[in-house]
Amino acid sequence: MSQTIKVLLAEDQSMVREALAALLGLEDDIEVVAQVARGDEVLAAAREHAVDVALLDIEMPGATGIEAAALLHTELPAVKLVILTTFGRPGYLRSAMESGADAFLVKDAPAAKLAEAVRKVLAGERVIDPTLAAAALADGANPLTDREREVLRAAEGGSTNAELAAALHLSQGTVRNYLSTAIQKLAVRNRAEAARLAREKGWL
Amino acid sequence: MSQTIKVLLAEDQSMVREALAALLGLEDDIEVVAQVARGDEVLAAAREHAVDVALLDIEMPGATGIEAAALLHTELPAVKLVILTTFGRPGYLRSAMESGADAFLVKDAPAAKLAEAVRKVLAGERVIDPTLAAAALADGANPLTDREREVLRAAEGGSTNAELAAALHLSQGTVRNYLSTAIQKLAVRNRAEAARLAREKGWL
DNA sequence: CTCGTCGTATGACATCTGTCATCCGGCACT
DNA sequence: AGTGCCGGATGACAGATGTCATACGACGAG
Repeated sequence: MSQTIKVLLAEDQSMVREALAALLGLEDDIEVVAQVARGDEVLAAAREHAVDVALLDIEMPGATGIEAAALLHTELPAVKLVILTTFGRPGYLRSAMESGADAFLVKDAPAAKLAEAVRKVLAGERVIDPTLAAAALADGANPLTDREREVLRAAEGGSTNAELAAALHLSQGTVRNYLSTAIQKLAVRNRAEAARLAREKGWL
Repeated sequence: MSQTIKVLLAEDQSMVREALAALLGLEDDIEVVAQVARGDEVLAAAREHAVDVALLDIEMPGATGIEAAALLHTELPAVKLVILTTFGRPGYLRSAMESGADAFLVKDAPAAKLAEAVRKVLAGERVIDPTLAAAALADGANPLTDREREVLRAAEGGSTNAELAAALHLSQGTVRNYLSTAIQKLAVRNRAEAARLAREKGWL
């Protein structure tokens, strides 16, 4: 009785994207009507093909799946949003939910969960892994300020304080202060550990 | 006239693995007869199902796809080996080839390349991306010694020299010496950059 | 209007990191 | 027998990093 569900697939790795499309193509009530490889192509494609559900990977060039979700949520609020990601990072789940996502799946869940999630969000349900939800709640919100995040992100690659200062238009001392407070907030002992932990939590 | 090609799929992310299986299932001359999620389950499965081609992801628990390839190459030399990876790292390509792989594909290649590669390796051809091959040759071999690699790998997470020394049963000074020589060999300015570069090249 | 927080900055200090010279034993190649 | 590399170690030194106290203007919550 119902129409087939029109799905948009956003994922940058062609092989994975096309494989997921093949997988969803096996379901007779689901049709993948659009595929994009970049976050900044999501909105136009969703609009053009009048999709019911957008399936968004997080790590993408152009814009992240989370950013794309936020945009879709305000521009096309009827579109249901499923975030699909390699990394089950608590911070990702949190920001996905804040940007209006209806489902959050990790790629190491069984493939059957995917079609299931598509149907559930369309029925108005939300789909999230309870373990991950618990982790996200236990961690609390991202404790870093905007600047601390920026500096930490820039410091990940191993740049020196002088380079960071130049790149961010700050004094060297200020860079050190930000890194120092970030290190304390995260309860670690140096910038590398701070970066690792923040990355792992999905806070960068 | 020929039988269907029996393929083993090794990939840890269920959703991706099953999606790839769906993709290959669309080809009538190819049949996925076995799926595993760990590197150390590859050999047994390949043996049990008498597969023609093994499709191996690199990043897997238990053993990497490269290690699995090396094992298959000596134990079941008739099995053709296709390495499939997210990261087109020159060092990965080099070690894949050294361990007897017949094809090396990155996941952001078009999906059609996958079935194509399976058929080609079975016909005795080798399949590698020319750009990546050039990069691998240009980079030369891994310049790091075993110990340098170990120390660098351990240092990635941000551990201090004292922790590294304890973990590796070395003196602090020796740890610093290894890191120092690694830093010089890689022509970078600190351990973080050294780790980043070595990781990117596939040398860790 | 005041308090707290953020962004920014400085200076002083202690510790960690990276470099260098030098040493030893083992092992492979010539 | 000698040369060179690897694993391992020490000590000294310079420079980078992390901590702390302190300061100021902007801004939002109360």
